[in-house]
Amino acid sequence: METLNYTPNALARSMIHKKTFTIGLMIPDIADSFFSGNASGVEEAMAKSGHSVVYVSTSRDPEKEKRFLSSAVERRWDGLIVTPDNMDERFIDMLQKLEIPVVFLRRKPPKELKFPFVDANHYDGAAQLTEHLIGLGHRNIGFIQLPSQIGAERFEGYLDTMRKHGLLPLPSLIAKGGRTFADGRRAMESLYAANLGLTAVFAGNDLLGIGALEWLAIHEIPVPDRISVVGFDNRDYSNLHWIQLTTMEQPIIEMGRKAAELLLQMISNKEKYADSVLMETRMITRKTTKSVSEV
Amino acid sequence: METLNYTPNALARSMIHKKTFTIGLMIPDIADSFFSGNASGVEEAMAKSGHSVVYVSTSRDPEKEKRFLSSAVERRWDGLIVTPDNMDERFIDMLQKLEIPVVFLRRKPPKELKFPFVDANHYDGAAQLTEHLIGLGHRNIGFIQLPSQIGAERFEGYLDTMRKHGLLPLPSLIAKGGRTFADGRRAMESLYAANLGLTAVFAGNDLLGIGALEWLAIHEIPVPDRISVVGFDNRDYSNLHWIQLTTMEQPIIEMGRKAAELLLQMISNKEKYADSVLMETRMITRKTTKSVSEV
DNA sequence: CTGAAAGCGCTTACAG
DNA sequence: CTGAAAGCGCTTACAG
Repeated sequence: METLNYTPNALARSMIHKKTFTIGLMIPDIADSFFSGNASGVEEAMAKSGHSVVYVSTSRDPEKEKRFLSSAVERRWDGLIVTPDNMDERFIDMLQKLEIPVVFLRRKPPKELKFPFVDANHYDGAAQLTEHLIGLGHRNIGFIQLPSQIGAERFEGYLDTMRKHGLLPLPSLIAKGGRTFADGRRAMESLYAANLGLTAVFAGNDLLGIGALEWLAIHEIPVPDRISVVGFDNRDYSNLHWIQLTTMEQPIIEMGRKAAELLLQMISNKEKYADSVLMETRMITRKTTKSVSEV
Repeated sequence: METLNYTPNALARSMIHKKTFTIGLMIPDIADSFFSGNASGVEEAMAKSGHSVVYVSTSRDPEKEKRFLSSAVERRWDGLIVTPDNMDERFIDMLQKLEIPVVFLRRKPPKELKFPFVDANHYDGAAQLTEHLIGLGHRNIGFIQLPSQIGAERFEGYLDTMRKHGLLPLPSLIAKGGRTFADGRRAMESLYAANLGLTAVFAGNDLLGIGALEWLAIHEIPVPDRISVVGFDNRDYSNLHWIQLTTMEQPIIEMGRKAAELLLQMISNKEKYADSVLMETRMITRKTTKSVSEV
């Protein structure tokens, strides 16, 4: 004779089954549309299988990253999806002692850890974009660096492809970028000043690429007639009338979903490792690239 | 003599204290930068006080919204922050039966419910923007509607201000918008076709406003010389070189933080109601508005 | 097949 | 002050 709106206590049940049907998602910044896109995919897949997802937005703070791991064990979460930025010794150690499955999202785990990861193939994507530019006849192709592991992979793809074509880029062709439009403007300015024969610029991401386009527009340097520009990410505003940036699309939501599926599978099979997945990107050719011979 | 890495079981503790130190966050779409901005503020404030936050991205699905409430009671969350889109009878009924505090974020609760809410003052913001336009000498000011409760509040602010100045806007000055740049383009086209004397357009949000600017740019109609445009939200790309949109800034992250603080206070005081908070917006005047007398 | 007991891992109130 | 018992709300294994 219970009251009518009785609902079972999931906590009591969890204690017995030793399963909380809760997973933890650690990301640098939930307000960044990339990570929130990932989070959307994660939540979608987890909700389908009745799992709750707790997110922690670390702001890249090493302490908060570690606190996340402590919460995970205290609260007995069933698994973790992580995008860490500070993989110091203690963090790695904590991760190693975990007894639950972990998948890395948009980060590769350090060699000590054999966790699977899910990421886009930044190297290949950057190589394709570079091939595109070289195929258009460009030789002096500048690069605006994105300061992150992902940025480094894209840079490698660019470098290797340049070398493959015998184009050993001079240091003056490489500019440090950042995370804002303004960083793109500054980098474009320095590339333009340092390279007389510059005909194309590969920006580490769309933000930087759009910043570069801004600087070129302000200085009335025609794109793509004088300079071609490519970005990476395909932000929703990269297709605006004034921008029309040639770029590489990544399956953002799909990556989150994939990471969730991997984790779910590891949880149900009670295994700590699984195969990583590298997802392909897709080139979108718009109006910021043009054959150099037509100049 | 336990093994060295012993960690207390938070579940067992929760059962005794009847507190899970977990709150639920229900939002329409975590991939939308507005909601993810809110989520960032919520997480920040909750993490400080040792609370975990579970997010559910509903995609505006009525069933998923209800499932969220079921999870809340089964899993014994301590409180809820919700942004619901389908407040039907059953949803309201479930909310009423809840025994935990709830705060509404960016939505006003229906009259049956006395929960507090946190929102920006859309009405006032829209009124200010309209005053700005009227002060610049504009009379024929079109409006592009944003289809949501928030959009309706902005529309009211516009309407009341127009009326206050004896400007009863004709139906042809009102266009239906949507949620994308393309909707803004379409709405701008219809406003332009239907109003010969149109000199200004108030777009329900920046997305719509930028869409309008795109259409005007494509048709080489000078902004602000021929037509002034204002938006609402201040997206990060609204300040790009080609856009420079006059708009209203909302304290997005701050709103999430405020909602979290309200909820925390309700939880610790064990009360189900509290005072709502309406946050002020801030006008940012850029280059899409100009005095009509200068035309 | 039904029903009481034991146990998940803690905390709290109480007895010694 | 220390230590064993009871209890949070369930499930599972076992006795009747």
